[in-house]
Amino acid sequence: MARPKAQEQQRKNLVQAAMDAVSARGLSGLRLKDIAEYAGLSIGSVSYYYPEIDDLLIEAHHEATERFYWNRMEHVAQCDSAIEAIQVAVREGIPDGPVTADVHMLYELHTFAGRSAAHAELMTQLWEREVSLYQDIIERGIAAQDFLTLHSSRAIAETAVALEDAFNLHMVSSNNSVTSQLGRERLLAYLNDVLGIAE
Amino acid sequence: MARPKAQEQQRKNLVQAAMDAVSARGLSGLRLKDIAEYAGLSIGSVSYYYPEIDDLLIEAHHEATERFYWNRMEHVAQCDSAIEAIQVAVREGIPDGPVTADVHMLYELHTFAGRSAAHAELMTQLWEREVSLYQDIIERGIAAQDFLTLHSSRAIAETAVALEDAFNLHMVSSNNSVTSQLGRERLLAYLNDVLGIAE
DNA sequence: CGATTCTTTGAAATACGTTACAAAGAATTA
DNA sequence: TAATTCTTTGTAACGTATTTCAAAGAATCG
Repeated sequence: MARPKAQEQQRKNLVQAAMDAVSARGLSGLRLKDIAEYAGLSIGSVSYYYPEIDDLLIEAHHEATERFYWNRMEHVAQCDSAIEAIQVAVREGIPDGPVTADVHMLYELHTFAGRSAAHAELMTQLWEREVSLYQDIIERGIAAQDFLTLHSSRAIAETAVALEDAFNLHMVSSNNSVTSQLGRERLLAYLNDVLGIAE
Repeated sequence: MARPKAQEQQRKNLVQAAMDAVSARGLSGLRLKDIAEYAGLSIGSVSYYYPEIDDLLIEAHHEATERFYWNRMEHVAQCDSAIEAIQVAVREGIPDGPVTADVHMLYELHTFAGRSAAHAELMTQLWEREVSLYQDIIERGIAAQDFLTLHSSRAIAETAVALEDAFNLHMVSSNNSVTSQLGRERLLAYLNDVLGIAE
């Protein structure tokens, strides 16, 4: 027995570096060198921890979904009412200002997922979780008689998550006609209508 | 004077090949070789027509947006009523079955656009056109008293296009919880609600 | 300190893709 | 047919990114 393994720190470091690198260069332009630089390590060290870069990308994808979901979950859970929770969910679902590296990476990975079962599964899981998050809020609001709707909570939740994704995607695409403010307005207008919330 | 230039045919061939190649391999894995194979040419010939592959990608992007838009435009124009036009727009906006190469490429290019002004402009232009397409149908329906709504036609159109994009994106991502049928249902439900169409 | 194991590095070997280009092939006109 | 120009190909030269690995550095224990 001698020096013990302590790889957790560097692995976390590398996961964040992968997010930064993908966000900055895109999946197309991604190089080992970029990840190494963001991590403050040499290329050799990156290979030491992740001989297969795909494994690192999958871990980074996993981490990004966890962060995105739990962060919102936490904030939503702290709300006193469903009406407030909806507003918080929307605000965090379509972030303001420059998109953070983890969120940016999620959109970079969308098309990649079509060619990788592992990424596709993570995509599906995140979708399901986000739908559940909205669905829970909606049902809470219905129970409290804050909301009144003719549609299933599931259908409304799916539509809301789809709207979030589209507006975030267009932000990542530098679509000049779309801003986070516009996206939030459209999403809130939809929810107000369909949930019978007075404006 | 001798052999005349006749590059149109091969250029079109290469544009289609680029769509197929991007659709099959993604932007990340794209190689000159792939484009050459889909075009039935050698790598040298691809370079002969497009010394810069970026130029080919921009042309392919341009062509994809033209096809996608004009094809819908044509079908929508043939409809007798706004109600029918809405249904046609939705059916063509969220295509059934496996996504065609041109549509698939459009989604591959979304994140790429964030790093290329030329692609970003094409993205913005397609968004604007699609919004206009919906907006025109909506105003036609309002004029004919088929639709009744409290929102601006522009806001509704933006929301509709966003929903299309999101569901198509998730189809491209192999999200197992999303099908084209689901996407159409959600989009139609939204439009029925907001336009006051009886179901 | 000395032995052991983990970590990091840089460089060599390797793999892969693009660019440049000479040469052959094809179409057109005189 | 000969001359001319366009088209296509294959390959050599080149550039760049990944893989491999030996060696040095760092941490821990006896």
